[in-house]
Amino acid sequence: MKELDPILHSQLRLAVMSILMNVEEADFVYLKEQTESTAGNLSVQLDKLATAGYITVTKSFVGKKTRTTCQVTQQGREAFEQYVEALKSYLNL
Amino acid sequence: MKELDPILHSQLRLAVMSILMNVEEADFVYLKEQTESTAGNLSVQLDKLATAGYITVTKSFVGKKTRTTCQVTQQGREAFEQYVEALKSYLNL
DNA sequence: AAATTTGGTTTATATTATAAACCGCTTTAT
DNA sequence: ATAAAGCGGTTTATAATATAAACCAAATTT
Repeated sequence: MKELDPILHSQLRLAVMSILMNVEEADFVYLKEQTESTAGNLSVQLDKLATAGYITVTKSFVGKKTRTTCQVTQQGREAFEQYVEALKSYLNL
Repeated sequence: MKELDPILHSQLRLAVMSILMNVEEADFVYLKEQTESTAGNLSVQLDKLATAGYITVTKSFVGKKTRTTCQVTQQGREAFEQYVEALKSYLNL
């Protein structure tokens, strides 16, 4: 049985990665809405993904307001693809 | 985003269910070998699956030795199928 | 008959996920 | 101008989970 990457095997982190795989970038507010998560939880999970090198997090200003945008990295893409392959062996897909 | 059933969203429990979905029944020793888990961990996770009603656990004797066999229940099958469907929406399958 | 193995269970510990509390800045209302 | 409320988060405390270590009874081997 293949290992399931524990960084990806978490509902919220997987949801975030799933969104980021289909989009150039997404900001904190958008991710929070789509995943229906609390800000605190999202913040922690984004950190973990960033620390793992799976996403980059960039802070900028839009007018006077801060904006935190996220992008998946190449490493993140590869990890996601691998995770999907590993899962398939569990799900009989 | 769909919920991912937390009882199934666990590597070891998912592995066990995955095995049981493809086989009439499987015993403790076999599951332990296939999943490469420790006995303690397996015991706990089988309990959780049983408590959730996803599997039945039956103890019997083979000669003088005890044997613990597991089978997936109808409820377990349905939960597994649903879990797969939910996951698909995350994985773009 | 002592030591080892088998087939587990129980309990303690480490890890993870989640929510609650907080913080600085901005906008709105008074 | 100032208090109150809102936005965009982060930090920290707590609850839940997974995992391994310790243990146990019966059977087998030496």
